[in-house]
Order: sequence, then C-alpha cells, then structure tokens
Amino acid sequence: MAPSMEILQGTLDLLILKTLALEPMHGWGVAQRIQQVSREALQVQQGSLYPALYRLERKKWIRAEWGASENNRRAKFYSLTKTGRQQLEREMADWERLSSAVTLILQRA
Amino acid sequence: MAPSMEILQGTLDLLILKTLALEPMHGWGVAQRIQQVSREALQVQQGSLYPALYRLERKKWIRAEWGASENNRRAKFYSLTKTGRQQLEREMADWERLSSAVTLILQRA
DNA sequence: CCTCTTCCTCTAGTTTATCTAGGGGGGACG
DNA sequence: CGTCCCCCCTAGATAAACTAGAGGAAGAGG
Repeated sequence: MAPSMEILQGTLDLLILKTLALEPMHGWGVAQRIQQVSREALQVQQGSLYPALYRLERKKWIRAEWGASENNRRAKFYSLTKTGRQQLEREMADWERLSSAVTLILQRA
Repeated sequence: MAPSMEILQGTLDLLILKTLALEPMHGWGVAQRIQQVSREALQVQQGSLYPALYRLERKKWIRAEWGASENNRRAKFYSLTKTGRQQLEREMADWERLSSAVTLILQRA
C-alpha cells in the first residue's frame, strides 16, 4: 500500500461515476465533491483523478465537453453516458457484494 | 482492474489477519476459511495468498511454524503476533472509516 | 501594470497488490 | 503403482493509485 492511502483501491471509478450520475461536473469539481460528501475521509489526488477520468472516457462511460466553470475558468465538463449508467449499476452491485463479504469476515466473534 | 476481481484491493491483509486472530491456521486453510465464511463471495488465489503471508510475516504481524495438517500434510501454521493484533485493530478502523465514506457517497439521492 | 493566489488540467515515473500460470513434493487410496 | 488431493511456492504481467512535478488563465491587491 502507498504511504498514505486515501481511497480504497478499485473504488475510484465507482465514486466518480456515482458523483457524475447526480450532476455533470468538471474534474476538479468531482474531486472536491467526493471529498466534501465523504466528510474529508476520501481524498482524491490529482494524479489519480485525471488518469481515472481519461480511463472512464476511453471506455465511453463518461463524455467530456469543454466549457467555463462557475469561476470563469476553462474546464472540462463530464457527464455519464448510457453505458456509464449501466456500469455504475454493475459497480454498485459489486461493491455491495464484496464489502458485505468483508464485513461478514470482520464480524466473526 | 484485473479481468476477474475476487477481492477488494487492499483488504487481503485485513482478511488474513482477522482470520488468524480467531485461530492459528495454515495458509491454505486461511484461504478456504475466507472463501467459506464469505459464502464464496471472496476467492483468495494462491498467487495472492502466499505473497501476502510472506509480506505479513516480514512485517512481523504473523509468525510461522511448520507442522502437520489435519490431513497429515506438511503445513506452515501461522499465528498473530502482538503487533499483528495492533495492526488488525488499525486496519479494521481504516476499513470502517473508508467503507462508510464510500457508502455515504453511494447513498446520495 | 505587475505579482500573487486560486482554479483547473495534465503527465512521467514509481510503487505495490493482485492475478495468471505455472512447478513440486508428499499422503492417501483404489 | 498411478492418481488425486493437499499444501507450498515463484516469476512475470497487469493495472490502480501515488508522488512530484509543469503550466495556463482569471481575479485580486498593491
């Protein structure tokens, strides 16, 4: 594990997809939103964020469009595609299944 | 992510530590136990298992001893050390914190 | 006008966990 | 004796996330 783990490996795609499912947003905003909603428990490093966005776009789960941010900055706005929504469903189910399984193990007396 | 994800990345150490905390066990048994308790949701590949055990031993969180299995096979029995128990506490707390954070994100309407 | 800060994007290189895909030895049992 | 199962182990590939940078452009403050 890296010195400072701020995210459960493998859940970043899920977190991004879920965040974009509620509202299209630029990349920096996604990171802010995740951090804020998780009450600072999750930190999305930029070096993780942008490669992840690129990955999701390449798989056509999100779509990008240049625009202007609320602060009048040049920003890339991402939104979920239809297949992205399906992927989100799948990943949420996976998360549920696997995290429940971990909890099962941890709760053994 | 690898083609078939059978485990949440980063949780294997935690699962092993927890399993050994309840009962010392040989490596193969640990994998069986995890699979069984998780009702087949978690699959521990041998190529993940043994490197993980070696890693934990190197960090002195577990201790190994050769013995004979219930089937009269030569087997390496692992048990938790004192620092291993502390590590387990830490990792359980981390898991709780991070998985709750993920759930927070996923539950947003 | 100039500088500094904040916003926002991006990349190269490293680390590390896990998987794939093997090999091997030694009991037990037909 | 052959075969299955138990149990250990490893090399190499894959891929996610981190570290540690760069840089451009808007707005604020002097």
